[in-house]
Amino acid sequence: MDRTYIGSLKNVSKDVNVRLDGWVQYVRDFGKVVFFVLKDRTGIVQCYVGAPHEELLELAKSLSPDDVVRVEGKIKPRPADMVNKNMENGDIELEAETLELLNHCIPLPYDVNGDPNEVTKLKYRYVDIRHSDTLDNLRVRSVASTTIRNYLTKNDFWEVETPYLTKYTPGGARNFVVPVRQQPGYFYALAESPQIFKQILMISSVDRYFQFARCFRDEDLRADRQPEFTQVDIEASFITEEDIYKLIEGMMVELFKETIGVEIKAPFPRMTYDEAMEKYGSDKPDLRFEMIINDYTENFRESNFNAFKQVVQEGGVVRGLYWSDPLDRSAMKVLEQAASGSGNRFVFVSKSLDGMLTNGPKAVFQNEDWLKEGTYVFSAGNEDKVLPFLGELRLALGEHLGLLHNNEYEFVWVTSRPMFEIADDGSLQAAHHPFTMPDVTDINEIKSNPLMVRARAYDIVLNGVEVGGGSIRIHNADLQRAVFRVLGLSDSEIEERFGFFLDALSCGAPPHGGIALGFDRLSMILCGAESLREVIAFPKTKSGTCPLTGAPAKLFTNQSKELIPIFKQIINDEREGG
RNA sequence: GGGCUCGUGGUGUAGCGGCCAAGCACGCCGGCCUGUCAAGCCGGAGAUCGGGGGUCCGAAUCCCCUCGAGCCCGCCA
Repeated sequence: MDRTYIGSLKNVSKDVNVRLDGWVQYVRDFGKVVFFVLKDRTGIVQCYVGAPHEELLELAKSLSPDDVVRVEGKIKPRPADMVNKNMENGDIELEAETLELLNHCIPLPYDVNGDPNEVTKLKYRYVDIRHSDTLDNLRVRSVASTTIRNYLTKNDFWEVETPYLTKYTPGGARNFVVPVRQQPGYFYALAESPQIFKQILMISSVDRYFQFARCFRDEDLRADRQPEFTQVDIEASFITEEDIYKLIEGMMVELFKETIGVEIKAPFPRMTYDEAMEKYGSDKPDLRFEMIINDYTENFRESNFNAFKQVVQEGGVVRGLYWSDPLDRSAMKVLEQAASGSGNRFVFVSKSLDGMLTNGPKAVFQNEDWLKEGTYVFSAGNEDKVLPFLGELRLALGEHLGLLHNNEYEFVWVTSRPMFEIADDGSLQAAHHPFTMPDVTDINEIKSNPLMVRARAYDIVLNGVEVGGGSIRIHNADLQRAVFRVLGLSDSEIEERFGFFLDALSCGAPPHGGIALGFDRLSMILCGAESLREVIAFPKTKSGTCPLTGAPAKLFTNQSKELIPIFKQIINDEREGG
C-alpha cells in the first residue's frame, strides 16, 4: 500500500485504508486499549489500538516517544464526545490493523516540551528540528529559494557558480584561510562574497547572473550573524538603479505571496542616506511607525534652558521625538535603559490636555508655549551623535508603545550613501565597497574632495533590517585605479591584489551593477523567527562551534604531518621579511 | 580585544556558609487501568553541585584561576 502523508488525511474519506509512516509522539496506555500520536513532516494524528488485536496491543504498549513506525488501518471519525478540538486532526483517528516498529528510539536526550539551552538543542539538532518550528522554517525557506530561482530564471538570469576557494582580498572582513598542501606557504581564502567573480561574469558577457552563494567571514558572531551565510547574489549588465529596484520589487512581491501569502505593495519608497539619518537616526529605518526625529534647535536658541541654549550657541543641535501620549513610568524606564551606557543624555517633558506640564523638569519648560499636548524627548549635542541616539530611543519607544507589528512589512530603499568614510586611524575607507561607482563624472573630484562624493549604492531595508545592498559598479579601469589610490593603496599593492581585475576591466567591461540579498535574514523575517539559527539547518554557536559535530576540531596526526612544511614555510617567509 | 550574565541527576530548575552526601517537575524503570488528549494512580533508580586551587571547624553556597555558553560594544569593505 502506498504511503499517505498525515497532512492529507483531511481529504481522505472515512473507512478508507491508509498506510502512515512516522514518529511516535505520545503513548497513552490504558491496558486493554492504547492510543499513540503519530507525527510526520506534515502533521499529527491519533492512532487507536483496541482489544481485538492482542499482538498489536502488546507492541503498541511497548512504544516509546520518537520510535519510527509504520501503521496501516482505517481512518475513522472519533466518537462524538471524544473529539479533541484543540488538536490537529482531533476529529479523526486511525484504527490500527497492522503496526510495524521500523526503528526504536532511545529516551530523548532532553525534554522536548521544555526549554533546554541552545547548545543541548544544537548537539541533538535532529531532535530539535523534528520537535520545533525549525522544521516548518526549513519548508518556508525552501519555498523562498524556489520562488526566487523561478523569478530570476523567468527574467532571463542564469545561475552560475563561482569558487569558494579563492584569493585573499585584504581590506574587508577577516578571511578564513585554507592551507594548500601542494604549495607550502600558500593559502586559499574562503570567499567573503562572489563580488569580483560576478563582475568578471559581466565582463564575460553573461549579462544576467544570479547565485545562492555561501559567504564566509571570520568575524565575531552575533544573534543575527553566522560565520557562513547565504546571499542571493545578483548582477546584470547595461542597467541602472531603476532596473535593480524594479527587479527586486517584483521579486519581493512574488516571494511574500508564495511563501506566506502576504500581498506587499510595490514600488517601495526611497530615501537618501541623509534623509534616513535625519528623520530616523539610522541608515536602516524601520518604517512600520511614523514618529520621526524633529529639529528643535531654533526653539532652544533663546530659551531659558541654559544647558541646551549653550549647546545651540556653540553650534550644536537639539533634536527630539514627539508622541501624543503622556509619559508613563514604564516608558521612562525604557528610555533610561536605551540610553544607559551610550554616553548620551536626554530630557523629556509631557504636557497634558489642560496645558499643564506633568513630567520632566517643569520649571525649565514653563515658558515654552510651542509645546503641544503629549510627550517630547530631546537630546542636544553634535548631530553625528544625537541622531543615532534618538534613532535608538525611537526604536525602543516603538517597541514599548506596541508600534512594531510582526505582520507588517515595510520596505524602503536607502540610497546615496557617502562613497568614503573616515576610519578610526583617520584614513579613508570605502563605505560600501571599492567597486562602487561614484556619483561624479570627473575623476579629479574624487581626489580633491572624497568625503563629498556619493556612491551609486542602495540598500534595501525591511522593518529596520538591512536585507540587501548593492551598487552600480565601476567599469572603467582608470576610475577603479583612482578609487584604490584614494583608499591609500600604492600602485604596487593595487597591482598585486587587483591587477587581474583591472586587466579584466580593460578588456571590454560593460556598464553593470547588482545587489546581494541576505537570504538568511529574509527567511528569518518570512518565518517570524527571532534568530538566524531558527532558519539554518545546522547553525554554529556564538563562538563558531558546531555542537553536533564538534567542529572545529584538532587535526589527526597524519593531517598535521602534511601541514608541518606549510607552516615551516610561513615562518621562513616571516624571517625574510616577506 | 573590552563589559555584563549564566553553568546543580538525562532535561528544566530550587537551595546561595552548617537544617543538603542536595528538594521539585518532566523523562526513565516496574506495576495497575477499555477512550485518553503532554492520560491518571502506586512504587523505584538516578546528581558529591562545569574543572582546578584557596578561605573556613565546615563550601553547591565566599574568593582566585580556568573551561564552556549567552548578550552587548569593537569588528563584520
